[in-house]
Amino acid sequence: MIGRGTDCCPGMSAAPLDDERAAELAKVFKALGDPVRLRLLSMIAARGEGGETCVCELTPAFDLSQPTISHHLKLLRQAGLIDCERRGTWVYYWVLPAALDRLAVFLKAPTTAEALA
Amino acid sequence: MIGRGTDCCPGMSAAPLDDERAAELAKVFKALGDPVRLRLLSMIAARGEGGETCVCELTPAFDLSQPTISHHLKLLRQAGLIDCERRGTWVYYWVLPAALDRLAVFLKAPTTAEALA
DNA sequence: CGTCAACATAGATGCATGTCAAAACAAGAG
DNA sequence: CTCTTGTTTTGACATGCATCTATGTTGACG
Repeated sequence: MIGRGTDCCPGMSAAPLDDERAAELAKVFKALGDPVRLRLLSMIAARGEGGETCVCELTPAFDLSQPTISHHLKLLRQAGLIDCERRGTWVYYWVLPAALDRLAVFLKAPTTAEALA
Repeated sequence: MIGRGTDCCPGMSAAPLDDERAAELAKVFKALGDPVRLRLLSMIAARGEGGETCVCELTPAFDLSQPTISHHLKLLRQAGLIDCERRGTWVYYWVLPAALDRLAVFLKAPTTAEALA
Protein backbone atom coordinates (compact mmCIF):
# COMPACT_ATOMS: atom_id res chain seq x y z
CA MET A 1 0.00 0.00 0.00
CA ILE A 2 1.14 3.47 -0.77
CA GLY A 3 -0.28 5.83 1.78
CA ARG A 4 1.79 4.48 4.67
CA GLY A 5 4.86 6.65 4.17
CA THR A 6 5.03 9.87 6.10
CA ASP A 7 6.42 12.00 3.30
CA CYS A 8 4.32 10.54 0.54
CA CYS A 9 1.16 12.00 -0.89
CA PRO A 10 -1.50 10.99 1.62
CA GLY A 11 -4.24 13.16 0.16
CA MET A 12 -5.31 16.50 1.46
CA SER A 13 -7.79 15.24 4.02
CA ALA A 14 -5.02 13.50 5.92
CA ALA A 15 -2.33 16.17 6.09
CA PRO A 16 -2.80 19.96 6.37
CA LEU A 17 -0.26 20.45 3.58
CA ASP A 18 2.92 22.40 4.25
CA ASP A 19 4.03 25.45 2.29
CA GLU A 20 6.52 23.69 0.11
CA ARG A 21 4.18 20.98 -1.07
CA ALA A 22 1.39 23.51 -1.52
CA ALA A 23 3.54 25.62 -3.83
CA GLU A 24 4.55 22.56 -5.79
CA LEU A 25 0.99 21.36 -6.27
CA ALA A 26 -0.32 24.84 -6.99
CA LYS A 27 2.02 25.12 -9.96
CA VAL A 28 0.50 22.02 -11.53
CA PHE A 29 -3.08 23.03 -10.77
CA LYS A 30 -2.40 26.46 -12.22
CA ALA A 31 -1.34 24.79 -15.45
CA LEU A 32 -4.76 23.13 -15.52
CA GLY A 33 -6.54 26.39 -14.76
CA ASP A 34 -7.03 27.35 -18.38
CA PRO A 35 -9.69 25.95 -20.72
CA VAL A 36 -7.31 25.83 -23.67
CA ARG A 37 -4.75 23.83 -21.75
CA LEU A 38 -7.41 21.51 -20.38
CA ARG A 39 -8.66 20.79 -23.88
CA LEU A 40 -5.13 20.30 -25.14
CA LEU A 41 -4.37 17.88 -22.35
CA SER A 42 -7.57 15.94 -22.87
CA MET A 43 -6.95 15.72 -26.60
CA ILE A 44 -3.51 14.29 -25.96
CA ALA A 45 -4.75 11.99 -23.20
CA ALA A 46 -7.55 10.72 -25.42
CA ARG A 47 -4.88 8.88 -27.40
CA GLY A 48 -4.64 6.53 -24.45
CA GLU A 49 -1.62 4.97 -22.78
CA GLY A 50 1.52 5.49 -24.84
CA GLY A 51 -0.42 7.44 -27.43
CA GLU A 52 1.05 10.51 -29.09
CA THR A 53 -0.47 13.54 -30.70
CA CYS A 54 1.10 15.82 -33.29
CA VAL A 55 0.91 19.57 -32.80
CA CYS A 56 -0.46 19.82 -36.31
CA GLU A 57 -3.54 17.96 -35.09
CA LEU A 58 -4.00 20.14 -32.03
CA THR A 59 -3.66 23.59 -33.51
CA PRO A 60 -6.59 23.58 -35.98
CA ALA A 61 -8.97 22.63 -33.15
CA PHE A 62 -8.67 26.12 -31.70
CA ASP A 63 -9.40 29.65 -32.81
CA LEU A 64 -5.99 30.73 -31.62
CA SER A 65 -2.73 31.43 -33.35
CA GLN A 66 -0.30 28.58 -33.55
CA PRO A 67 2.33 30.25 -31.34
CA THR A 68 -0.29 30.57 -28.62
CA ILE A 69 -0.94 26.83 -28.75
CA SER A 70 2.77 26.22 -28.58
CA HIS A 71 2.96 28.46 -25.54
CA HIS A 72 0.24 26.53 -23.72
CA LEU A 73 1.93 23.23 -24.57
CA LYS A 74 5.12 24.60 -23.09
CA LEU A 75 3.36 25.45 -19.83
CA LEU A 76 1.85 21.96 -19.63
CA ARG A 77 5.29 20.52 -20.21
CA GLN A 78 6.89 22.73 -17.57
CA ALA A 79 4.22 21.55 -15.14
CA GLY A 80 5.34 17.98 -15.76
CA LEU A 81 2.01 16.94 -17.22
CA ILE A 82 3.19 16.13 -20.72
CA ASP A 83 6.38 15.57 -22.64
CA CYS A 84 7.30 15.79 -26.29
CA GLU A 85 9.73 14.60 -28.93
CA ARG A 86 10.58 15.81 -32.38
CA ARG A 87 10.56 13.28 -35.18
CA GLY A 88 11.38 14.77 -38.51
CA THR A 89 9.25 17.79 -39.25
CA TRP A 90 6.64 17.16 -36.61
CA VAL A 91 6.61 17.28 -32.80
CA TYR A 92 4.64 14.70 -30.88
CA TYR A 93 3.24 15.12 -27.37
CA TRP A 94 2.12 12.54 -24.83
CA VAL A 95 0.77 12.55 -21.29
CA LEU A 96 2.79 11.71 -18.19
CA PRO A 97 0.25 9.74 -16.15
CA ALA A 98 2.23 9.93 -12.92
CA ALA A 99 1.57 13.65 -12.59
CA LEU A 100 -2.15 13.17 -13.04
CA ASP A 101 -2.20 10.39 -10.49
CA ARG A 102 -0.52 12.53 -7.88
CA LEU A 103 -3.18 15.19 -8.30
CA ALA A 104 -5.99 12.66 -8.18
CA VAL A 105 -4.65 11.19 -4.97
CA PHE A 106 -4.36 14.61 -3.42
CA LEU A 107 -7.97 15.39 -4.29
CA LYS A 108 -9.29 12.28 -2.61
CA ALA A 109 -12.22 13.69 -0.71
CA PRO A 110 -13.03 12.65 2.86
CA THR A 111 -15.93 10.63 1.51
CA THR A 112 -13.83 8.66 -0.92
CA ALA A 113 -10.83 8.59 1.35
CA GLU A 114 -10.68 4.85 1.34
CA ALA A 115 -7.55 3.57 -0.38
CA LEU A 116 -7.56 2.94 -4.08
CA ALA A 117 -6.55 -0.66 -3.36
CA MET B 1 -23.76 4.86 -8.42
CA ILE B 2 -21.54 7.31 -10.18
CA GLY B 3 -21.56 6.47 -13.84
CA ARG B 4 -25.29 6.76 -14.29
CA GLY B 5 -25.82 10.18 -15.83
CA THR B 6 -24.97 10.77 -19.46
CA ASP B 7 -23.64 14.22 -18.63
CA CYS B 8 -21.41 12.85 -15.94
CA CYS B 9 -17.67 13.03 -15.90
CA PRO B 10 -16.16 10.18 -17.91
CA GLY B 11 -12.58 11.26 -17.32
CA MET B 12 -10.39 13.11 -19.74
CA SER B 13 -8.92 10.09 -21.46
CA ALA B 14 -12.34 9.06 -22.67
CA ALA B 15 -13.72 12.29 -24.09
CA PRO B 16 -11.75 15.10 -25.78
CA LEU B 17 -13.60 17.64 -23.60
CA ASP B 18 -15.75 20.30 -25.25
CA ASP B 19 -15.32 24.04 -24.71
CA GLU B 20 -18.11 24.43 -22.22
CA ARG B 21 -16.96 21.68 -19.91
CA ALA B 22 -13.35 22.80 -20.27
CA ALA B 23 -14.21 26.31 -19.14
CA GLU B 24 -16.20 24.95 -16.24
CA LEU B 25 -13.40 22.69 -15.06
CA ALA B 26 -10.73 25.30 -15.65
CA LYS B 27 -12.47 27.63 -13.23
CA VAL B 28 -12.21 25.05 -10.47
CA PHE B 29 -8.61 24.14 -11.26
CA LYS B 30 -7.72 27.81 -11.33
CA ALA B 31 -9.09 28.11 -7.83
CA LEU B 32 -6.66 25.38 -6.80
CA GLY B 33 -3.77 27.06 -8.60
CA ASP B 34 -2.65 29.07 -5.61
CA PRO B 35 -0.62 27.78 -2.66
CA VAL B 36 -2.60 29.80 -0.14
CA ARG B 37 -5.91 28.42 -1.37
CA LEU B 38 -4.52 24.90 -1.47
CA ARG B 39 -3.43 25.18 2.13
CA LEU B 40 -6.75 26.68 3.15
CA LEU B 41 -8.63 23.89 1.44
CA SER B 42 -6.46 21.21 2.99
CA MET B 43 -6.84 22.73 6.44
CA ILE B 44 -10.60 22.67 6.05
CA ALA B 45 -10.59 19.20 4.53
CA ALA B 46 -8.40 17.88 7.32
CA ARG B 47 -11.44 18.18 9.56
CA GLY B 48 -12.83 15.17 7.75
CA GLU B 49 -16.34 14.44 6.53
CA GLY B 50 -18.84 16.92 7.91
CA GLY B 51 -16.10 18.76 9.74
CA GLU B 52 -16.07 22.52 9.94
CA THR B 53 -13.35 25.08 10.41
CA CYS B 54 -13.70 28.58 11.77
CA VAL B 55 -12.07 31.43 9.88
CA CYS B 56 -10.49 32.48 13.13
CA GLU B 57 -8.44 29.29 13.00
CA LEU B 58 -7.40 29.74 9.39
CA THR B 59 -6.31 33.35 9.32
CA PRO B 60 -3.51 33.21 11.90
CA ALA B 61 -1.87 30.32 10.03
CA PHE B 62 -0.78 32.69 7.28
CA ASP B 63 1.41 35.76 7.02
CA LEU B 64 -1.33 37.54 5.12
CA SER B 65 -3.88 40.14 6.03
CA GLN B 66 -7.32 38.99 7.06
CA PRO B 67 -9.04 40.45 3.97
CA THR B 68 -6.69 38.49 1.78
CA ILE B 69 -7.66 35.23 3.46
CA SER B 70 -11.29 36.21 3.15
CA HIS B 71 -10.75 36.86 -0.54
CA HIS B 72 -9.23 33.43 -1.10
CA LEU B 73 -12.04 31.74 0.78
CA LYS B 74 -14.49 33.56 -1.44
CA LEU B 75 -12.78 32.24 -4.56
CA LEU B 76 -12.85 28.70 -3.22
CA ARG B 77 -16.51 29.12 -2.47
CA GLN B 78 -17.28 30.53 -5.91
CA ALA B 79 -15.51 27.53 -7.40
CA GLY B 80 -17.94 25.29 -5.55
CA LEU B 81 -15.21 23.66 -3.49
CA ILE B 82 -16.35 24.83 -0.08
CA ASP B 83 -19.35 26.40 1.57
CA CYS B 84 -19.85 28.38 4.74
CA GLU B 85 -22.35 29.41 7.36
CA ARG B 86 -22.38 32.09 9.97
CA ARG B 87 -23.16 31.05 13.52
CA GLY B 88 -23.07 33.90 15.94
CA THR B 89 -19.90 35.87 15.62
CA TRP B 90 -17.96 33.23 13.74
CA VAL B 91 -18.13 31.87 10.21
CA TYR B 92 -17.52 28.18 9.62
CA TYR B 93 -16.33 26.60 6.38
CA TRP B 94 -16.54 23.03 5.16
CA VAL B 95 -15.56 21.10 2.05
CA LEU B 96 -17.98 20.01 -0.66
CA PRO B 97 -16.63 16.57 -1.53
CA ALA B 98 -18.61 16.27 -4.75
CA ALA B 99 -16.51 18.97 -6.42
CA LEU B 100 -13.29 17.22 -5.47
CA ASP B 101 -14.58 13.92 -6.74
CA ARG B 102 -15.45 15.38 -10.12
CA LEU B 103 -11.91 16.66 -10.50
CA ALA B 104 -10.37 13.38 -9.37
CA VAL B 105 -12.45 11.44 -11.86
CA PHE B 106 -11.48 13.81 -14.63
CA LEU B 107 -7.81 13.34 -13.83
CA LYS B 108 -8.00 9.58 -14.05
CA ALA B 109 -4.96 8.86 -16.15
CA PRO B 110 -5.07 6.53 -19.15
CA THR B 111 -3.22 3.96 -17.08
CA THR B 112 -5.89 3.71 -14.44
CA ALA B 113 -8.89 4.58 -16.54
CA GLU B 114 -8.39 2.03 -19.22
CA ALA B 115 -11.68 0.20 -19.02
CA LEU B 116 -12.08 1.07 -22.68
CA ALA B 117 -9.98 -1.75 -24.07
C1' DC C 1 -28.85 52.66 22.38
C1' DG C 2 -23.44 52.21 21.75
C1' DT C 3 -19.32 49.50 21.43
C1' DC C 4 -16.38 45.88 20.35
C1' DA C 5 -14.97 41.76 17.70
C1' DA C 6 -15.22 38.77 13.58
C1' DC C 7 -15.64 38.75 8.53
C1' DA C 8 -16.66 40.71 4.25
C1' DT C 9 -16.40 44.22 0.63
C1' DA C 10 -14.30 48.20 -2.08
C1' DG C 11 -10.66 50.52 -4.18
C1' DA C 12 -5.76 50.80 -5.48
C1' DT C 13 -1.33 48.92 -6.96
C1' DG C 14 2.24 45.94 -8.76
C1' DC C 15 3.09 41.56 -10.85
C1' DA C 16 1.71 37.57 -13.59
C1' DT C 17 -0.49 35.78 -17.74
C1' DG C 18 -2.96 35.07 -22.37
C1' DT C 19 -2.65 36.62 -26.82
C1' DC C 20 -0.75 38.00 -31.31
C1' DA C 21 2.61 39.47 -34.93
C1' DA C 22 7.17 38.94 -36.24
C1' DA C 23 11.35 36.60 -36.19
C1' DA C 24 14.16 32.50 -35.31
C1' DC C 25 14.84 27.66 -35.67
C1' DA C 26 14.60 22.87 -37.58
C1' DA C 27 14.14 19.60 -41.18
C1' DG C 28 12.96 17.90 -45.60
C1' DA C 29 12.63 18.82 -50.93
C1' DG C 30 14.38 20.57 -54.98
C1' DC D 1 22.43 26.22 -51.02
C1' DT D 2 17.59 27.94 -51.34
C1' DC D 3 12.84 27.43 -50.62
C1' DT D 4 8.93 25.82 -48.04
C1' DT D 5 6.52 23.92 -44.09
C1' DG D 6 6.08 22.94 -39.11
C1' DT D 7 7.20 24.56 -34.51
C1' DT D 8 9.26 27.46 -31.01
C1' DT D 9 10.93 31.86 -29.25
C1' DT D 10 10.70 36.90 -28.69
C1' DG D 11 8.67 41.38 -27.88
C1' DA D 12 4.73 43.98 -26.90
C1' DC D 13 0.31 44.87 -25.00
C1' DA D 14 -4.00 44.31 -22.48
C1' DT D 15 -6.18 41.85 -19.05
C1' DG D 16 -6.28 39.31 -14.73
C1' DC D 17 -4.89 38.45 -10.09
C1' DA D 18 -2.79 38.55 -5.30
C1' DT D 19 -2.17 41.71 -1.98
C1' DC D 20 -2.74 45.71 0.82
C1' DT D 21 -5.41 49.62 3.44
C1' DA D 22 -9.69 51.47 4.48
C1' DT D 23 -14.50 50.91 5.12
C1' DG D 24 -18.86 48.29 5.72
C1' DT D 25 -21.71 44.64 7.89
C1' DT D 26 -23.13 41.42 11.21
C1' DG D 27 -23.92 39.84 15.75
C1' DA D 28 -22.90 39.67 20.88
C1' DC D 29 -22.90 42.18 25.11
C1' DG D 30 -23.77 45.95 28.34
